[in-house]
Amino acid sequence: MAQNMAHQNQANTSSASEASSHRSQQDIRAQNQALILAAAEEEFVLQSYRGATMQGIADRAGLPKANIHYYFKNKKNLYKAVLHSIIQEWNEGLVTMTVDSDPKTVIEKFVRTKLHQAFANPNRHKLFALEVIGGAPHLHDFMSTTMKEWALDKTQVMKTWHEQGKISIADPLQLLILIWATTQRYAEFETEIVGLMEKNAYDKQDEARAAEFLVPFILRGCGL
Amino acid sequence: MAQNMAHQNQANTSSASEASSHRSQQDIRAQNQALILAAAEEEFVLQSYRGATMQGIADRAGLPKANIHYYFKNKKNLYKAVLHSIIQEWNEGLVTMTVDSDPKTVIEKFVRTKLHQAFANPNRHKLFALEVIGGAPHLHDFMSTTMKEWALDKTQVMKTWHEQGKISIADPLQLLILIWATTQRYAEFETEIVGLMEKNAYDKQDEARAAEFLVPFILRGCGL
DNA sequence: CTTAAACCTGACCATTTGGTCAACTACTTT
DNA sequence: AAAGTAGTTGACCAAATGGTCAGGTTTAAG
Repeated sequence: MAQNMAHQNQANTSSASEASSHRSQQDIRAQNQALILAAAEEEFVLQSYRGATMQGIADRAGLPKANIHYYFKNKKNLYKAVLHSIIQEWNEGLVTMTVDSDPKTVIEKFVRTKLHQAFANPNRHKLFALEVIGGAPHLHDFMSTTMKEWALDKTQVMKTWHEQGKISIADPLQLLILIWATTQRYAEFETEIVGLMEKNAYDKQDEARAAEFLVPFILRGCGL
Repeated sequence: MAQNMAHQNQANTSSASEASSHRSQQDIRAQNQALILAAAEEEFVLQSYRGATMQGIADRAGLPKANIHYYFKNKKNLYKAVLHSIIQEWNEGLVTMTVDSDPKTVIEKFVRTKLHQAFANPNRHKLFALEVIGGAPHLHDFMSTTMKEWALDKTQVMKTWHEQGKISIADPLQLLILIWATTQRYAEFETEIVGLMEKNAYDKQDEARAAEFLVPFILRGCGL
C-alpha cells in the first residue's frame, strides 16, 4: 500500500513544522502515534484482537513493523491505547442531565448526540462492541467505575423525573439500555443495515433518517 | 476440565443406545459432533474466530485435538457449521405477519419472541453479532437472501398497515432495526448490562423485566 | 470368526506471528 | 561541530497453532 508518503497525515499538534524537509521530533512522535493508532483501530475492528497482526497494522500505517514496536511496547499495549482513545471520546460530549432539566429536551439531545457519534465513528463503536461481547476483559475498570457512576447518576435523575410525574418511565436503566442499543446499532451493524438498504455505504441522509424515526419514537415511548 | 465423562450429553437422536458399555456409531457421531459444536460455539464467542484455537475447543469438549479434525475437516469448516446451526434457529420461531394481522398483537408477539431467544441463547446472538460487526464475511449469502427477503416481506406488510392507518410508522425498516437492536442487546451486551445491574448473571426475572419495559414502550412508540 | 469400516489419538510438521536487537540515520543541544 | 538523544529498520528467533498421519481400538457386517 501507501509506503512512505504516509507520514504527511495528521495536522501537526505541537510546534509548527515548517515546509523544510525535516520534522521536529515532537511532530514525529505525535504524527506516528496517531498514524499507528488509526491503523490499529481499523485492523482490530476488521480482524478483532487476535486476528489483527502487527505486520498488518504496520502495513496499514505504512511503517515497518519494528517501528510499531518502537512506539508501543507490544500488541496488548497498542490495543489498550486504542481502547483508551475510545473511552476518551465516550467521556466527551455527554449531555448534562439534572433534576431540573426538561426531560423531552434532554432525551432528544442525548439520542441525537449518540446517533451522531455512531455515524461519525462507526469503527470505534464496533471495537467497543467487540470488547463487550467478548466479556470486556480490558474494560472492566472503565465499566465498573466511570460508566457505572455515570449510569447511576442518570438513572437517579430519571427516577426523580418519574416521581415528579414528568416521565412515565419507571425503570430508567432499561431506557438507557434502549437508547444505547438503538443508536449504536447503526454503527455496529453497519454491514447488515446497509445491506438491507441495498447500498454499499450510508449516505449523508441516513443519519437524519434514523434521527427522524428514533427521536419521536423514543419520546412517544417515554410518554413525552 | 471434564475429560472423558463428557460423552454422556445430548439425548440420543437415532437408535436407542442401550445401557450397555458401547454406543452405536450413529450415536457416537451425533453426540460427538454436538459436543464439539457446543464447545466451538463457546470458544468462538469468547475468543472470536481467530482467537479460538482448535486445542481450546478440544479441551472444552474433552476430546483430543485430532478428534476434532476427524469430525470437522478444518477450523473454518467447524466455524461455518456453528454459524449454520445459528441460522437454523433464526429461521425457526418466526412470527407470521400478514396484512390482515392485528399490528399490536403481532408486534408484541415478535418482540417477546426475539427477547426470549436472546435470553435463552445469548452466545448465539453474540457470535452472530461478532460476525456482522466484522463485516459478515461468512454470512453474506444468508443476509443477502433469506434475511433480506424476510425483511422485505415484513416491511411491505407494515407499509400497508401504515397506508391503512393502522400504524403510525412510515419507515418500517427502521422499526425492524429498532426491535432487533433492543431485544438482541440483552444477549450481546450481557456483560455490560449485568454489570450495571450489579449482578454476576441474569436472574429468572430479568427477561420479564425487560419485556415489561420494552413491549409497552415499543407499542407506544408505534402509536398503538 | 473374519473382514471391513468407523473411530481414536500421540507424535509430528510447516507456517504464522509477536517480539528482539544491533546497526544506522536524523534531529537536538551545548 | 561534536556529542547525545530519538527515530528507523532488516534480519532474526521462539512460541503458538492449524493441520497431518500412521498405527491403534472399537463397532458393524458377512
